[in-house]
Amino acid sequence: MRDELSDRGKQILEAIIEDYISTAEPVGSRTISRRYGLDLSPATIRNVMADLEEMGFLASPHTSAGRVPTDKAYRLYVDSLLEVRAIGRGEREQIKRHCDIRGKQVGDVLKETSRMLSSISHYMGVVATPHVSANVFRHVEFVRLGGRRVLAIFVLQNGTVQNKIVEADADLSSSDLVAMGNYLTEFLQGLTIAEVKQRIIEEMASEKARYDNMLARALDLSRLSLPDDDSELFIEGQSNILDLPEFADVERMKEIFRAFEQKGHLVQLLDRCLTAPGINIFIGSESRLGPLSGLSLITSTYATGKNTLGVLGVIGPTRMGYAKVIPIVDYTAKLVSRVLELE
Amino acid sequence: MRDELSDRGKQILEAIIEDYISTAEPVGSRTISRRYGLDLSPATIRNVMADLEEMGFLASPHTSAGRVPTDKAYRLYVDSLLEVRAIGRGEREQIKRHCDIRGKQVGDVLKETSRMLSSISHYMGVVATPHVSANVFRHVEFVRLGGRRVLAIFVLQNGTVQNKIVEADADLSSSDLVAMGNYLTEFLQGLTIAEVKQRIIEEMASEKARYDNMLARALDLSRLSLPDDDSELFIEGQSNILDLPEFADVERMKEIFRAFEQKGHLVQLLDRCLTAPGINIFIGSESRLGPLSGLSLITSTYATGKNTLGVLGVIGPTRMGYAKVIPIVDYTAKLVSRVLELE
DNA sequence: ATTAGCACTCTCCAGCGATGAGTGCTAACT
DNA sequence: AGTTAGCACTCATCGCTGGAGAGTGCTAAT
Repeated sequence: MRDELSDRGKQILEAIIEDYISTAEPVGSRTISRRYGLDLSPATIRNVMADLEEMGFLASPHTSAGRVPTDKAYRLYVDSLLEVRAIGRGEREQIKRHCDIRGKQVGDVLKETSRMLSSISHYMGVVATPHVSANVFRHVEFVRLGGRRVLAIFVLQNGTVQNKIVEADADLSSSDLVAMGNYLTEFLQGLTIAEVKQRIIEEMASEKARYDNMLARALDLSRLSLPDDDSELFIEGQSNILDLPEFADVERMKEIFRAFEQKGHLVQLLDRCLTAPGINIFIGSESRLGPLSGLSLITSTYATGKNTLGVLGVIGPTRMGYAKVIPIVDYTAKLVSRVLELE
Repeated sequence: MRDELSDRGKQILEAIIEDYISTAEPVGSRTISRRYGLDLSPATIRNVMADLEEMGFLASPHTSAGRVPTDKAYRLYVDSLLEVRAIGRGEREQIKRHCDIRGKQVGDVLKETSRMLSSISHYMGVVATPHVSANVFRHVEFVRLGGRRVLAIFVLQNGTVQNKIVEADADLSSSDLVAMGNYLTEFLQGLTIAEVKQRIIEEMASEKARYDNMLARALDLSRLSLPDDDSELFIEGQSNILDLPEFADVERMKEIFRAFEQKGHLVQLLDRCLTAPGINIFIGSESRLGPLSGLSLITSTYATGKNTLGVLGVIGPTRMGYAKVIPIVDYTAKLVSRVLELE
C-alpha cells in the first residue's frame, strides 16, 4: 500500500498535475477538493498527498506552499494517466496551411516548420535537419575560388545542398574542375553519402588511380569536400519561454539561453531520438543535460518511406500541455514527411 | 555660450560618457572631479552638467541620481570626441585565426563570423548575407520531387547556393528537367541574377518561345524558381546582452528578444548601410526602430573588388565601447572581404 | 569664474508586523 | 479502518517605516 499507487492516488496525482500545468502554482489540498469532483475533504487529500510525496511523485517548495509534481510524476502521467486527445481541428488546419511549400527553399521549409511549431504550441519549436550520411548523392560541382581554394557543391537526392571550401593541392583550371565534377557525378550516381565515402577510398587505392593523375586528384578533392555529417538545428520561438512564470528569474533565463546558443548538446539528444521512430519524450532531468532541467522535449521523427530523415519537436517547461502538444508534434511530423517525400 | 559647446564642456561630456560606458551607473559630479584630472570642484562640474543637460546631452533618471548621456551625446562622442584606437594585437590575431575557412560551408563562414564578432566584442554579432540580385549566375539544376513539384537549385558565382521548391504546370520527366537545366545553364551563363530575370522575361515574349513548347516551359520554370532577393541574417551572441545591467529588467529583455526573432526590421536597417560603404553607426533611436532604442549598431560593408557583398557588424547597448568595437568591425569586414574574394 | 556649504530630494534597504495559504497532527465520526 | 473537522504551526508575501547615502541646486564667500 505504501509503494504501490492506488487508484485514488493516481486520480489525485493526475488532478494535481493538470492543475499545475494550467496554473504554474504549487497546488494545495483545498484546490483539489474543490475543483475536481472527487468528493473528498482536503484532509483526506492531504493524507494521500503526503504518501505521494514519500513515493517521490510530489515535492513541496516549502512547508506552507502546495505541492509540485516531480519529473517522476510527469513520466507516470505521460506514460499511463494521460489520454492523448486527437489533434484539434483548428490546429490541424493551421499546420496544413503552413505546409504549402511551393516557392520555398528546402532549408526554409524546416525553419518555418520550427517556427510554426513554436507559434502553435506557444513553446519552442525544434527541427533538426537530416543527417547527411543516409542521403543519396546526386550531383557534384567544383567552382574555382582564389588561389587553390575550390568551392565544392554537393546536391543530394532529397534536395538539400551542401557546400564547402577546400584547398586543392595543385593549381586546377576551371575546365579541369568541370571535368572532375562531371566525372564524379557520373561515377558516384545513386550511392548514399556513406557509400560514396567508401567508394572513394576504394578507388583511390586502385590501379587506375595510380596511373591517372587527374583521376587521383579528382578523388582526393572529393574526399576533402565530402559534406560533414552534422545536422543543423532550427530553434525558434525562444521568446515564448520568456513568458513562462517559472523562468521569470533572470539567472535562470540566462542559463537557458546560453544552453541553446551552443546547440551541440541538443543535437546529441535529438540524435538519440533518431534511432527510435515515432514520438519520444524527455522530461526534465531525463535528458541528462543540466541546463535543460525544468524543460521537457517532445519529439517525433520524420521520414520518407523507409528512410528516417530527421527529428522535430517542441521544447517547453516540464509542466507543458502534453495532451495538446503531443498530437501537434505527431501530426506535424507526418505532414512534413509527406511534403518532403520524393517520388 | 549657451548653445555652443565649450572646450571644457566637451572634456566633461567625454569624461561622463566614458565613465558611464565602463560603469553603467549614472555619473555624479564628484566622480568626474575625482577620477578625471580636470582639477575642478564638483560644484563647477555641476554647473557645466546643468548646461549640458539643458542642451540635451545629458539626462537624469531622477533628481538625486547622477547624469546619463543621451543619444545625442553619443553621436557627438562618436563623431568628434572619440579617437578610434588601432585594433588591438590580440584581437587582430583572434580575428585572423577565425578566418581560416578551409573545409567550411560558405554560409557557415558568415555565421561563424557573426559568432566571432559577438565573442570578441562581448556584444551581439550580426552578419547579413549578400543580396542575391547582384551576384552572377553560374548553374541551374532541376530535381523532380513528388507530383509536379520540382526542386530548383541555383548556384551563384560567389559560391552560395539557393534552392526552391516550385510547382510545375505540367508533368515533366526527369530527363526533361535535366535537359532544361543544361539549356538554361548555358543560356544564362555569366549574367547577374537581376539580368537573368530580365532575360527570361524578354525571351518568354520572343518568337522562339511561342513555337517551342519545351523552351517555354523551361523559361516559365526558371522564372518561378528564381531565388528571392532577401538576405539572411545571422545574429549571434544574444546571451551576451543578458549580462548587461541595463537589461536586467525582464520586460525589457523580452521586448528585445521578440524584436530579434523577427529579423525583418533589422534587415531593412542593414540594407540602408549597404549603400553607404565603410563604417556606419546607428545610435539608439536613430535607427527609428522602437524596440532597438537603448541599442547601438556599428556596421561595415564587406565587398570583393567593386561589388559590395553585404553588411556585418555589432549590436550592443548605446553605452558600448565604441573605441574598441569600431576597429574590430572595420578589420573584420576587411578580412572577410579578402577571404571571400574570387579570382 | 570658482568653490564651499547646506538644505533638499529621492532611491535603496533592512526591519517589522499583519495576512493568508497550506500543512501535519489529533481526535472524533461513520 | 477510512474519513473528516479542528487547530496549532510554518512560512512566503506585502506594505509600511525610518535611516543611510548619493547627488543635486542654490547661495554666499573667495
